Amino acid sequence: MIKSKSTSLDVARLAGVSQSAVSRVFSGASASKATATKVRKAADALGYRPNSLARAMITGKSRIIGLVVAYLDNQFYPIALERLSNALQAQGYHILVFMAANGEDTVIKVVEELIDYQVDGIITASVAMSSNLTQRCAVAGIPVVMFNRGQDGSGHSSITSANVEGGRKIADFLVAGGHKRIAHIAGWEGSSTGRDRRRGFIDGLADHDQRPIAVIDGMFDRDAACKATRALMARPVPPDAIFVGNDHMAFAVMDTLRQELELRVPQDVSVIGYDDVPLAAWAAYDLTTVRQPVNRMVEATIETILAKIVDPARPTQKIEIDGPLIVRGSARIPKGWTQ
Amino acid sequence: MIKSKSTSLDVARLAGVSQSAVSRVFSGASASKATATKVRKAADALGYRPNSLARAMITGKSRIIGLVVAYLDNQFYPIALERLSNALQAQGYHILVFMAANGEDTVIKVVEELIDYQVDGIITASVAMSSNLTQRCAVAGIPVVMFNRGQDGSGHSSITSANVEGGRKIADFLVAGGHKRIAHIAGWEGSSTGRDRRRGFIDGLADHDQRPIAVIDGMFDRDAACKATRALMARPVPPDAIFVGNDHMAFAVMDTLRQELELRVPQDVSVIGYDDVPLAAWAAYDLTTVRQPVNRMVEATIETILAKIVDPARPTQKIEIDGPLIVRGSARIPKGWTQ
DNA sequence: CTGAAAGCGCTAACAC
DNA sequence: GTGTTAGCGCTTTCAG
Repeated sequence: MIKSKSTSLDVARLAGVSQSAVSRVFSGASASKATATKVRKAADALGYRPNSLARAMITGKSRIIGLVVAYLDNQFYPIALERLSNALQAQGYHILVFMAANGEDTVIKVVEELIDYQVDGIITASVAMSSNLTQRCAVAGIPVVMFNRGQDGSGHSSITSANVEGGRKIADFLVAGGHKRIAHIAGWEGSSTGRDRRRGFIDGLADHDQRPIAVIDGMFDRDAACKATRALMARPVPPDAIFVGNDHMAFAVMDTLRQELELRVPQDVSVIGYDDVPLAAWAAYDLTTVRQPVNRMVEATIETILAKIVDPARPTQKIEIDGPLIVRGSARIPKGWTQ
Repeated sequence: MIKSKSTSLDVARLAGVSQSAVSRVFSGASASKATATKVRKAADALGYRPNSLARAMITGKSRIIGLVVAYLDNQFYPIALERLSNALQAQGYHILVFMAANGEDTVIKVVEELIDYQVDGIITASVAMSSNLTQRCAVAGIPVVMFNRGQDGSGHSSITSANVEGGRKIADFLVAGGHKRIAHIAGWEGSSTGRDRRRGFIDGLADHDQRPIAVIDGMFDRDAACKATRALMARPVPPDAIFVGNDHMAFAVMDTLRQELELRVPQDVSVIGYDDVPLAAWAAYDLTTVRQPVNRMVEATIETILAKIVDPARPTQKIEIDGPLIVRGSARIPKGWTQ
């Protein structure tokens, strides 16, 4: 029966070897089969496990990745977190989570604490970083990769889906569907994702000689999206289609349309979202949307950050991953639409 | 312009004091106003911040709490995680997240790694711990609190909602609504929450001289719940009401009922869930359910674990928090129902 | 109140 | 291969 925490020295004494021999066995350095067995046996007897903190201090590698995330109510993020955590775990890394409801101050505080913990890298999900902060991370030698948000000139790597393209795909689809009065409840104007989707969408409409009858910033927020929907439908000439900047808001738009305004989707109004979170596929919404390929985005994120941890000189990358339009039942399907 | 990471010794030299003086200033120990100012100034100039890992090693307190969670697709958990993280951050603690898809092996591995990181405490969300593991945590002196899951004789504290009572409330409501053929798609049989809700429900029905026409284990899983729904409705005498073990499954049940079987809820079948996740309130589902008061559960969890960190001798607690039945539109409302 | 000195538990040269 | 010897950056006695 094991009584209390033991150290490598305890193990060394029991095994009759030096303390460094124990260290070697556990850190995978060279050791003869004979000592390895002795050490393992002694360690098991004592319930010994190496102290990660001490190891981190010496090696300068904590094997902790800091994750800064703004909110978890949009299903896209918990899913990403789950995948990120699983993949990182498989590589022997762990995630220290920080919530940073958008607000420069919180982010600063959070990143400082992350630096204090000597994290090997930082992943930010839908959070922007000031250049001052960027500078701090650089000084601390901590690579940063931004997940689902780009920031030009930030000096950080970023992984996003092809948002501009995505916006275009939606414009094409809606126009092909014969819609003439198209509106857009956009993602937050302060985010690259929101801006890029909007830009692609407007450019795409322009290619067909159309322009949106209205564009409202939905702030990636449910309530704002509901309000925007009401405003849109109260216009003298209401839209016959709405592209909503992400699925999370699109659900709110559909709820408002169907429940409050008693309109049918897509017969009265077509609705399209962005993300393809699991909920979009559920029968209650059956939402047409552009898929952000979470798995591939997560893979790219991990690859990028781990590469930069191993080789800090590695240049910054901006990776964009293309995602398909997923056609479901919330928007009118153009005649003869195949792809 | 700051060039690279600096240590307390660098600060000490620049400030013209001893290294221990610097330590005192940053750890809040006694120091004269004069030295404090000198030290602060030098630290700012160098961009110095104390190394949390080194501090943790000395003090034996990492201020890291390990969180073990099985899945994040049920909205209840990300919300809890968000709240937990926020509250802990406010107290100067941080969360190291581990995913442990149910499976004893993963949990063991994960908890071992948590111990290696010298976490101050462990919170498990919907994850069970073997007595062997419990023993290990005890040896390492790490308090464990189980969130949303109880485990008798585990020696750990647990925070749950009043699941037995909740099950009863649902039975009362359904019977009052005049239902005569009530079925139950239960939460996973291997979980205390699933079992308690079922037991309360069955006991509650018995008080009205009824018994469920069928009980199927839905495993807290969407697909299993869909399958169970089909099986239930294919019976010669299908149910007129279904109590589903949590909201996450209830959504699947409603999707299957309405879309696939073309039945109306609640006119053809009443559906009741458990948890009251945000989605339950959205118009598309408008689900009647029992609320698990996340905020209060989180508060209790944090209070319990912090208290045990400060005073390890503190006795184990099993806290149950009562939650109300939230009446919405997915189940027939009994005539004259007030409360 | 402050500095000197002794480690926390471990890894990483360095000789043998 | 293996033991010996230095520390990693900090907190904490212990004198003064």
